[in-house]
Amino acid sequence: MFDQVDPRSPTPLYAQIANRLRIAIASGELRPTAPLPSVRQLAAQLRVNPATVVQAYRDLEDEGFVEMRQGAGTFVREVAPESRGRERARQASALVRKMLTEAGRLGVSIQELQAAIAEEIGVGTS
Amino acid sequence: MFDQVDPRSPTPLYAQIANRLRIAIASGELRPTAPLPSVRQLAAQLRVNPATVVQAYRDLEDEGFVEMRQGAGTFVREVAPESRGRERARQASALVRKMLTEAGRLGVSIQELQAAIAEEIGVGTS
DNA sequence: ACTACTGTATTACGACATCAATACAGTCTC
DNA sequence: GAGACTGTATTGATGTCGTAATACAGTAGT
Repeated sequence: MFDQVDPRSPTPLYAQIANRLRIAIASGELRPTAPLPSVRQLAAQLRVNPATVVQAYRDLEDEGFVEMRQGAGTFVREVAPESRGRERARQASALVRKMLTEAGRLGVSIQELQAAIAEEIGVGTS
Repeated sequence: MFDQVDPRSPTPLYAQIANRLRIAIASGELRPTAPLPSVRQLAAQLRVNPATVVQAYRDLEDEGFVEMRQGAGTFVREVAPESRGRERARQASALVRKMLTEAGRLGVSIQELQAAIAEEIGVGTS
């Protein structure tokens, strides 16, 4: 599932790992209850320190994607699709608010932002 | 114009200063060609090191908001409203792309994002 | 219970960002 | 051109983040 990771990237190693796993889980490639590779195993495979993998797993746990059980392993969390949808809606709102805050600081108006959204996403998307 | 700045805030001092000035300029409170307070003057007023103010001013200069002239002072830049609008449009696009990137990493779909945008901004805004 | 695997916690180190201190160089007014 | 103001450049102390090293604690199959 994993091939490599780039130490020279500005995105931290643990974030790269977490990102990959996040989309793997979100896309259904990794099914609920499925075990993730062990911390040491993945660390060896990526030639990275185990603690770095731990940090990635911990982030995913905080976000509700996985569950870490000491001595047993790390597993994709079983969640009702409904509550997962709600969670993603919450994250989406957080992202939008963050963008609005930054826009305010830069003096970018909501109208300009909406124009940019229409441009980047496409107007008639549904 | 300036009252205070919070050293305990997670946002760096120079960023706080730059933010305040940015919206002051963007809102027209500070007119083009108007002088900003001198580095030392503002530093003394905010009880901050002059170099911190310099960093804020330099950021604003990189963004095209102000112009620093050695020996003379720092002034709000005179720009054609048109090109300023284009600049803000560029920044708006950058903000949107950044949000889309993060959404992708979190496994949040564009649909969910659009729903959040409608919620936060309001659907029929124009 | 032993053994070999899991995750956990603590500590340390390097890189980088933030902020400060100080000396330097240009501009303006008189 | 003297003096008092501007911004500029260099250097260093401090804190935080990312990563690693190492020892600890729980789980599971035998």
